[in-house]
Amino acid sequence: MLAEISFPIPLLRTFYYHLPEELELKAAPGLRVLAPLGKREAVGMMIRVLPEKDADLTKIKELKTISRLLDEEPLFPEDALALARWMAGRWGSPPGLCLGDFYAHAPKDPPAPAPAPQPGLAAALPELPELEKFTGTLSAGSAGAYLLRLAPLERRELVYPAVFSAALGGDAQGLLLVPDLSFIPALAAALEPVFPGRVGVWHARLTPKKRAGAWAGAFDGSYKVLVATRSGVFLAFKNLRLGLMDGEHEEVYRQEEAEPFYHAREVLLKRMKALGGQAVLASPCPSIESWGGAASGELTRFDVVPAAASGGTGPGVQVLDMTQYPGDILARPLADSLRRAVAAGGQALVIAGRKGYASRLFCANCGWMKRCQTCGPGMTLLKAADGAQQLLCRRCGKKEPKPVTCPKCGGKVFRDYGTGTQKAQEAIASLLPSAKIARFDGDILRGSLKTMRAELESFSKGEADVLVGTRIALRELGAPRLALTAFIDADADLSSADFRASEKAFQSFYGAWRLLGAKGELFIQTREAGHYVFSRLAEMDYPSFADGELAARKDFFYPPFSHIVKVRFASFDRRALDAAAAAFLKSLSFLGGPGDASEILGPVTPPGEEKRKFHSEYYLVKAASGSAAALCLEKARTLPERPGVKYFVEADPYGFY
DNA sequence: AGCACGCCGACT
DNA sequence: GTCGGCGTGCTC
Repeated sequence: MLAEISFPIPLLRTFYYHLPEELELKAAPGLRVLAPLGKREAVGMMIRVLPEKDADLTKIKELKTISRLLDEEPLFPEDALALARWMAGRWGSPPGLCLGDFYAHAPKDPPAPAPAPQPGLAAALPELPELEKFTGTLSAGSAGAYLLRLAPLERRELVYPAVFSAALGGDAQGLLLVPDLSFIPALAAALEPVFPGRVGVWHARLTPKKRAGAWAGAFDGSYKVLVATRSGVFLAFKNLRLGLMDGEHEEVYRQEEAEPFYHAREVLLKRMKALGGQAVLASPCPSIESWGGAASGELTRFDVVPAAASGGTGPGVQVLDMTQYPGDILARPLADSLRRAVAAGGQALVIAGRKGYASRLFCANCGWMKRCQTCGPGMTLLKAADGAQQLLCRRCGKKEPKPVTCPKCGGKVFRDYGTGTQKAQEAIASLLPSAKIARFDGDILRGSLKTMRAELESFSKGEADVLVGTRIALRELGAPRLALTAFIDADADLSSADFRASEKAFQSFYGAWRLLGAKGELFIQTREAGHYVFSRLAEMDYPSFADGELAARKDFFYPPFSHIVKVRFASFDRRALDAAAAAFLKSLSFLGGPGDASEILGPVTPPGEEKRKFHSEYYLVKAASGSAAALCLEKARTLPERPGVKYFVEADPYGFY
């Protein structure tokens, strides 16, 4: 007999091996094997057992033999093979890598059966009347997928323990996915009283020993709940019944840096469905995809609105039209409120668009803009402590001194555009000379963890009056009660051509708003005050906004109503590029038949690349169904190679321009 | 992805 | 003369 083996390598094919007679009875799909691969031994997974006559072995030089089986039983009670196959089609990654993510952390030797856990005494939970209907539904135990819309100030540390407690009877296990490592400790601590000694944590920075312990605890059922970041969606559980995703709208759930690409939200839904369990997507401002899922009935929506919070109107929102305050960094109403808030002993958070001083440097005379010579994009202006100015390329990190004269016209006067954290800090310092101002941006985040904690903590403790940061400060900041939050320049996000731009903008406004105390104020400075994002902002009425956004997505045939595939071609040879694009379009001729609303957009030349020697263009396919999208992906990925032409294929791209 | 082979530069 | 850079090719 033969065994067909999948390896976690970026190849599209599988491998045949001879299956020794003594293993024939034990062999089954879903078991890991150790097998010689090239000059080494590799761990793979058996996906099929077949008689030799069923395989085409003509092109194989040498049929090797399986070394040994690593498992007696499949690691997953559900069909991980089918899930991985679906992943591979959905995001166009090699199937072996997709499957590999499911067993990447499994130990080579089958873990010893765990001693029966000694359940401690579970503490009584505080009553949450607004949650009763939902927990009642979950405790009935039937399969289902839910969208849980949390109230803005809802304490997840109260809600989630109640949810898991209701859903996890008997030996049932739960998975709590969180967007960021920093959320794990508090949530694990909140679950601990409910499942004493049986709460595990999982994230990429675990030490090997802790990692092995967490993996085994999920696998053998000794952990009742695992609190995990994105990759936890692939953990093997003995009896996973509830998967809850916190902050489901967060983009970090999307794996885009390396193959296999996936979105943990979709994987979780698919997985819980395969298990016949329950999936809960939780967020105060759900993604429009999930909102659409609730509208179409794929998800059942529950709103958690505590009785106490439903009365008041909440903190106020002011959108400042910056065309009325030309040249100002801080518009008058914001400056006044800031001064008042700090004088009254309150704290303020100010969000600038970028780190550094300013995002662009222009010649005042001819408009020439400084670009990075190696990468192309405009360079950020930085100011050192001594006042010296420097330019920084944020893509390659190259630093250059500020030019003295314009290379184009010889002009000596420069203007900068866009307010970075440094410039905002400077403006606030001159407005409030005696205030203590802290800064928090990507530089600090990427620096030592210690400095970052120190900065944040000093602000939380009230040592600083104002925190100036970029967007990431919103996520890292715990739950302070602020008197004021402000966006210096909301336009950078809104003007992006990404169809998710408004959604993301609203979500970050919402994120800033929820940090405010009851009498707090949110300011948003924009030159596009008429933008529809702002129309629902005054009441912070997310459902209305999401309804409107969903309708717009439908009108323009964007997800969740279509599935997007982006294919980019790049070459120095114009004709070769055109030929590749033509072949691609031809392969898509199956699209657009009667009743198929699929569209192909393009070719689009990315801005700034029109006149270069190097050519690049892309197409966007808006496929009417998931299966059509998967077929497009496959066609694009299997296009014949052409000398000098590079292909970039992406399913469900975010932030395309 | 590993791992090996192979072909040019610079250093004991 | 060797060490070592990473381009290319293969893995049942």
